Parts: sequence; C-alpha cells; structure tokens
Amino acid sequence: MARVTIIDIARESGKSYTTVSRALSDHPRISLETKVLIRATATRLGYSPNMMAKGLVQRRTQTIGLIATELSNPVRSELIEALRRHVHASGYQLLVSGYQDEDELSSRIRDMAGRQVDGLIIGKITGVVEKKDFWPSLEAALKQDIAVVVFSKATSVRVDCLCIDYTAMARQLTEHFIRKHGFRNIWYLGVDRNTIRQRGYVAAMQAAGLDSAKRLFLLPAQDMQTARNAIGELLRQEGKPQAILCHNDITAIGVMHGLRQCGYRVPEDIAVAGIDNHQISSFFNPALTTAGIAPERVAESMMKLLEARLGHSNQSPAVAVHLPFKTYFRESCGCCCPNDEE
Amino acid sequence: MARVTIIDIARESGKSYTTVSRALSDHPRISLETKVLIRATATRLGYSPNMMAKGLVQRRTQTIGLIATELSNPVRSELIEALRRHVHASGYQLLVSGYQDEDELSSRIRDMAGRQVDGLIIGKITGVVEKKDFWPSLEAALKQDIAVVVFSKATSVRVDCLCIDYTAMARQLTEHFIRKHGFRNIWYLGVDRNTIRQRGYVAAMQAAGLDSAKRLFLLPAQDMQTARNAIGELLRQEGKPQAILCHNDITAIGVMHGLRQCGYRVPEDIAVAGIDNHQISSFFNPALTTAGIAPERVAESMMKLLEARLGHSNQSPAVAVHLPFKTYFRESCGCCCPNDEE
DNA sequence: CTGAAAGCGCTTACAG
DNA sequence: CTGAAAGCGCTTACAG
Repeated sequence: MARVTIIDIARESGKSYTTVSRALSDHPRISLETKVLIRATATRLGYSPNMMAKGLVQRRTQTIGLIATELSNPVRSELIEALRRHVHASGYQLLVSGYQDEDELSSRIRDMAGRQVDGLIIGKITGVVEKKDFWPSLEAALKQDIAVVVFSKATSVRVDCLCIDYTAMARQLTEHFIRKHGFRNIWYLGVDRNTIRQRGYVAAMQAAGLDSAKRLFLLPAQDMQTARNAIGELLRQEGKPQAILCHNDITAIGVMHGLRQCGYRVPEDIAVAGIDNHQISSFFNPALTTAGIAPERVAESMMKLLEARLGHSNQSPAVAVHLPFKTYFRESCGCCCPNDEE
Repeated sequence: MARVTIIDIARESGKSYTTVSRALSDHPRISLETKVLIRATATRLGYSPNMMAKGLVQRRTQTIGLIATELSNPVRSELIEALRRHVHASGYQLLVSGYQDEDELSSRIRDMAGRQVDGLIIGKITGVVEKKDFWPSLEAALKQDIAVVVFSKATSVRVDCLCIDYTAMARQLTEHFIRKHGFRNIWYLGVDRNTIRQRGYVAAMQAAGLDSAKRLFLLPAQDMQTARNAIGELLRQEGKPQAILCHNDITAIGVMHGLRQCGYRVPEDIAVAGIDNHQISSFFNPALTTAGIAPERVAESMMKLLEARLGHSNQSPAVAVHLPFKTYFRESCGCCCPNDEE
C-alpha cells in the first residue's frame, strides 16, 4: 500500500528530500558520506523510484515503443527479441503494440505518444501512408520530440527509415528460377495486393518476357494453415506451375506441406522459395530457398538510428539506411549448393 | 515542442481546466454541450493526454508487464501475441521485458514495479525461487498492489499461478514411446538440469524399470543450431538410441535435422518427440510428435486471472489454474494416426 | 555541499 | 453544472 518515496528516505536519513533525490541520481555536488547513507536507507526501505513522477518532470520515460504487424510470425519475434536486447542495453524498456487493421495504426501512434515514449519504431507503413489520420498522428509524435524510425521500403517520409529491399529479394529469387533453373511458369503467392515484394516478382517476369498477371495469387491470410489449404485448391483450378515464390517463409512452409499432401515433391515436381530467411528455413526438409537480413543486424541499425535522434532534436534531416540482404539457395528450389554458412 | 495540455484546451474553449479534465473523462455532471465543445477543441488541437501525469495521480498506468525468458522462441511469440491481444482488448498495453540470467529477474521485477505497472506476468520461476533477492522484489510488487500472475508449474507462492504440467507431458510422451512402440533405449535431451520436464521422463522410465540416468543429456543452449550440432557428437559417443524426447519443439527440430545429416531416418531409425506443440511442428517432414496447450488458451487464462486481481486487492488467497494439455502423435514417433485436428 | 520552492500535467475532493 | 485548490512523486534552477 504505502509506497516508499523519497520523503520517507529523507525522514529516515535526516536529510532533505532534495538531497535524497540528488544522492540517488549521483549528483556530483553531494558528499560521498551522504550518498552512502542515503543509498543504504533507500535499499533498506526497499525504495524504487516512481517512473511516472520522474517521467513527468524529466519528460523522458526511458521507453521505446514498437508498433508492428504480424507479431506472431516467428520472424517478427526474432526481431523483437533482438530489439529488446539492444533497447535494454541502452537503458530503455520496450513497449510493444500491434495492429491488424491499417486504420488502427494512427491511434496506436497516439497511444504511444500519450505514454511519452522517448522513441518509436513503426513497422511497415506501406499501404498506410494514404490513411487520412496517419500523418497528423505522426506529426504530433514528431512535434513532441519523439525519435521515430520506420521500418519499411524507402520512403519520402520525414522520419528516419530502415529500408529493406524486399523488391530486390523477390526479383532476385524469381530471376534465379528463370535463369538457373530455366523455369517459365512461376507463380507468386502473396497476401496483400500490390506489395513491394510482388513488384520484384513482376519486374523479373516482365524482364524475361513472361506473363505474371495470370500467375499472381493472393491468400486471405498469412499463416501456414491458410497457405496449406489454399495451395491444393489453386493447383486444381490452375494446373501445376514449375515454381512458386511465396510472400514469406511461413507461407512457403505452408505451401510445401500442402504440395506434399497433394502428392507433389519439392523441388522435383515444383520448386518453392520464401522470403525472410528465418532460422528455421534451413532446418526444413527440403531446406527452404529464401532471402533475408539477420534480425540482429536490423535491430542494431534501428537502435543506432534511434540513439542518434534520442536526446538530440528531430531537426536534422531524415536519413534512410539501406541494409544489404543475402539470398540463400537451398534444396527447395532445386539447388543443393551448400552456401548456407553465415 | 509545446505539447498540447488541458490548459490549452481550457484557454481555447473558455472553460476551466478542471472542467476540461472532467469533460474528457466523460464525467456525468458535465453538460453535454460543454462536453461536445471541449472534445471538439481537443481533437482540433491534436490533444493526447499525458499518461505520466495521469498515472501519477491515479496510480494506475493501464500497463501490464511481462517478464519472460526465451523471447525469441516461436512458442513464446505466439503467446506474446495472444497475450497482447487480450491485454489490448482490456484497455491495457503490454510492456515486455526479458532476462537471461536468473539473477536478473528480481531487478526486472523492480523495474516493472517502478514503472507502476498495474499487472505483472512472470514466466517460469522454477529455479529462481531460491535466489535471495527474488522474494523481496516480489513482495514489494505485491505490497504496491500490483496484480501478479506467475506462469509456472504448481507453486506454493502467494501469487496466482497458471500451471502447465510439463512433467505430465514428458511422462506421457515417454510412456507412449515405451508402450506403443516398445522402445527401451530412450534418450532425454534437455537444456537446464533437473527441469520439471525431465522429471516426467525419469518417472516414466523408472516406472517401466528402465535406466534414465545414463540416457539424459544436456545441451548448452536451446536453439536449433545447438541441438543439431550436439546430436551428431552424442551419437558418436553414446551409440544410437531408439527414441529421443526433446526439451521442446525447437530442440526437436534441430535434432531431426542433425539426425538426417548423420544419415538416420526419423522415425524409422530413431523416433523423436518435442514438447510445446508449436503450429509449425505439424508442418515438418516428418510431422513432429509433441504435446502442448494452445497459446490462445494460456493467454486467455492469464488475462482472466489478472483481471480478477486488477482493481481488487491482493488480499484474497492465491489461486492456481491448471490448464489441460493435449498430446499429438504424429509421424516423428512412428505413429501416423491423423489425430491432429483441433 | 545542502535546502526551500516551483513545477511537470493531470485528477479529485471540496465548495459553490 | 462548474471552478479553485491541493496533491500525486519526483527534478532542478535558485539561493545560500
């Protein structure tokens, strides 16, 4: 009930609470003697500072907010954990928020701003930028001096951006199917329409003079089950492709399972590739061909971007960091070249 | 810079800030007219309430803290996402914290208490309870009226507990190996020593008159890579078992890959089972035999436990909720019974 | 080296 | 139905 406050420590130690406050934050002009005394009584009383009060006056909360989608995707969780480690290492805590619907994003941003987070990481804003309430909420956050970094494709937004070139990943994997394996009937199995990944696929197909429009299919959701169930139906209606590029590893895993259930072998009958390079993709049988960036790298870059803003102002121009990705050719596309070492 | 506060709204709308505060929180004794006026100016000015100030005076922060280990394990992320949804649905936000070392836990608890979380979920405290600083930090949190639920095996702790019977899962899987498949040389591949999972394995082995001590091996870490690399070495040193029960699905996935690399077939040469029943386990080739509880169920129960405490006091006695698990016999143990439906 | 005072942005009795 | 005042627990100029 009765929380221990600096007033209690002041009373116990016979000092003013001003001095207590200073001693606890290791102010240089407090005598060592006093510091020792005060710290001792603080721990004796089981004192822990009220971050609400501290945050109110200091206008800093030592909190980084993360707003992202697909929080249950293992890829996301690898990133979150890496991020959390970096955030902790810098003395912050991570406040995690998610959203399903694009309209939700702006209210999530306002929530975070109200909680006075010092920094804010926003995942994938493609498709959100046109929502009417998005910009005002972002502007409000910026005006409040919150360090913001978005995590998206290159963007003209006036906030720092960590760019991951999914377009190039999709393009490169599609080109690999075409050039290395000579496939021409290559499907793309996406989730949302017109993603940047999809664009890479289309570009590669067009460059090779292949039709992509009729080979582009959309799943209603991006979990494994959905992909598994959908692929059988698709094969029945559309015939058999030579290869399938999937929106991400999770989808690819679902597809591979669905193909096996339909009696097709991967890669002998149909080749498959994913995007993300989640750890698990190399453990599959067959091992999954995919492309991605180590989450550790992403987390590190985000934190670096954030720290550059934190404390400093939002006045300096926004920077865009492009992270190089790597492509992993494994068994599922028909390659067996063991180039899988880190 | 200049944040919009209720003072600004008061000035703009010609009302006192007291009235603004009341109107914004929909106080019954404010006229509808005034409320409409004030809300309009609030949104016009882009106001969002400062939760620090609010939290300071109300002593509630609408935040639930989560402290857990193994945050990058996909199983954990499924749970976190489910939890996050429930937490949001009840009007709270989720503050996520992790710890590697058991000694860290108490300082994480203090952090959370300092942040004035309304509720706190603590993952697996087995092996932590004997740490000297653990109890004081937990007591402090309780005294501060934070609703606490631990997520562990049955415990005598004076906080609510969500119990998951890993011992029974391990026991049941081991018994399955013994009775259904007639295996006698069954290994257990664990991570920490003397976990409750391990205990289930030992019990089943002893009950069948089988030696377990020499068949129990510990991995230095619980990621897939470690398991994959370790299993080869182990086979070379110890010969070939008939079956391996793994600490969790992630370990089992690593093991299956390692076995394949060594030229062994699963389940023909060696049977494998995991624990957790992560979604992905049914997508593997071979599909993984495992046991677990749907994360959605776990999250739901946690939230229920938490909400019963939230607002109410910590005076009523601690309750322990036991969640029933399910066992899934799939291909990796040699069964093919498709009992995998939910 | 230490203290008294103001103030962070809100809510909530207490008056009217 | 509305307002003036106190206070949540801290930090930080301003004085000494």
